[in-house]
Amino acid sequence: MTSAERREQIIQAATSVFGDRGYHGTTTDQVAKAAGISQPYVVRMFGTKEALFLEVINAALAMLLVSFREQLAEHRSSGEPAEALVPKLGNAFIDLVKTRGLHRSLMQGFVSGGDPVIGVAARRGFLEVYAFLRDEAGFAPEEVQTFLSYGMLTSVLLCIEMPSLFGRDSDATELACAAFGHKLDLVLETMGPDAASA
Amino acid sequence: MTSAERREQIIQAATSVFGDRGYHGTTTDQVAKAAGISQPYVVRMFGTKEALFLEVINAALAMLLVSFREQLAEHRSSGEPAEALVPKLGNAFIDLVKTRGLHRSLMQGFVSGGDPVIGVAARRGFLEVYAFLRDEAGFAPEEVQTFLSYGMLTSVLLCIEMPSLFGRDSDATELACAAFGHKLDLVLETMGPDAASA
DNA sequence: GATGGTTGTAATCGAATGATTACTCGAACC
DNA sequence: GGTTCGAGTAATCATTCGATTACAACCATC
Repeated sequence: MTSAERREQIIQAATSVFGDRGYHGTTTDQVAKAAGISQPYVVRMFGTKEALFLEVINAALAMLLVSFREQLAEHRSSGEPAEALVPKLGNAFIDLVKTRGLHRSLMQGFVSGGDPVIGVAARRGFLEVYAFLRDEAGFAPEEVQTFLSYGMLTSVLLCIEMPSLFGRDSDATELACAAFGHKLDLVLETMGPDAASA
Repeated sequence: MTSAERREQIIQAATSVFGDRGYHGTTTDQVAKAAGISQPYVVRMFGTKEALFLEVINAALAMLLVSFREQLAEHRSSGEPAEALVPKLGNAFIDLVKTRGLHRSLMQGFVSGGDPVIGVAARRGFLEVYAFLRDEAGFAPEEVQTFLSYGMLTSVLLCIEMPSLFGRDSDATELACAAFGHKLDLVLETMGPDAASA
């Protein structure tokens, strides 16, 4: 396998593991095992655990923005009214659960915002999404705030695995229905009560 | 000092440190130093680091609910219209920045939701707030969702220390103004560009 | 069939960390 | 004035983990 392919594979495995256990809670050996390789190789490929984590965060943000820009392009060529864009981007955001650990790794990056290195990347990444929504998607600042708010609730619900209580706690069920809407089935496939959890 | 006082002091110190560095990223020695005592005493007082973290999370949730119930009682006795309650609770939530690390420790608990022990506490705590807003405060489910969303955005912005860019990045400034409103000054006191970020 | 570059691993090291043990100090109490 | 008990610490232990080093296997290409 070429080192570029290996790199991609490690980042994917690391996204899942970092999403589950956070930056400090993840060992390079866990990432290595998830990628099916040896621990020293992970370290040598990225230099340090911190560098790997930054790559995971940046890759997640890049996927997010690619997905958003796709939706924006589709929307522009469809001639639909402006307000149809919001749910499209919202659905695209939830669709990212298909990339296991993406939302959760991003949140892990955000809560590590106190770290001098990770914090800079987290703030820059967050502001990049903010600027996209306002400047490219054309949202008003209050619309951006609202959109980001719902995104953060979605992400937190995924972090605490609220969907695992679906059908077993009425409040959790109600909240999951409200937050994930008609994307609920997709979410339950990954995080539902029956989903094999890792 | 009595052990009860010491306990309270350790929880306060731990809230600050766990908020900064997360569950796995925090050492019991850091908590001990922040509380001005020795590391073994921290461990013996709470048994394990995990037990201490759970106490921190539960104490934070308790403070949050006490504060919300105060606002609710005030609101009820004031005879103001129902919609005046939302900003009151929102302001009360931001006011909790006075308890250093509270928002951030809660978020650290949420992103550790994959942990078999912490996860249960995180989900239970989140649902407790949900139930309060819907059943005690009388919010409709969609109102609860919106309120929680804004709360999560607020918390994430605090986690990534976005206010530290206030006045130095125009997007960050705009976002902080929108998210913190007239509580901005209070937030900047703790997390602003000039605040000593101990 | 040597040579060199690339992919990959086994072995290991040093530092950090949660926890345990054994101890000190001081005050209340009989 | 000895004794007990709660508050608190110094010393230390066993693990864990990120990182380093040295080495093995493969595969071009001359």
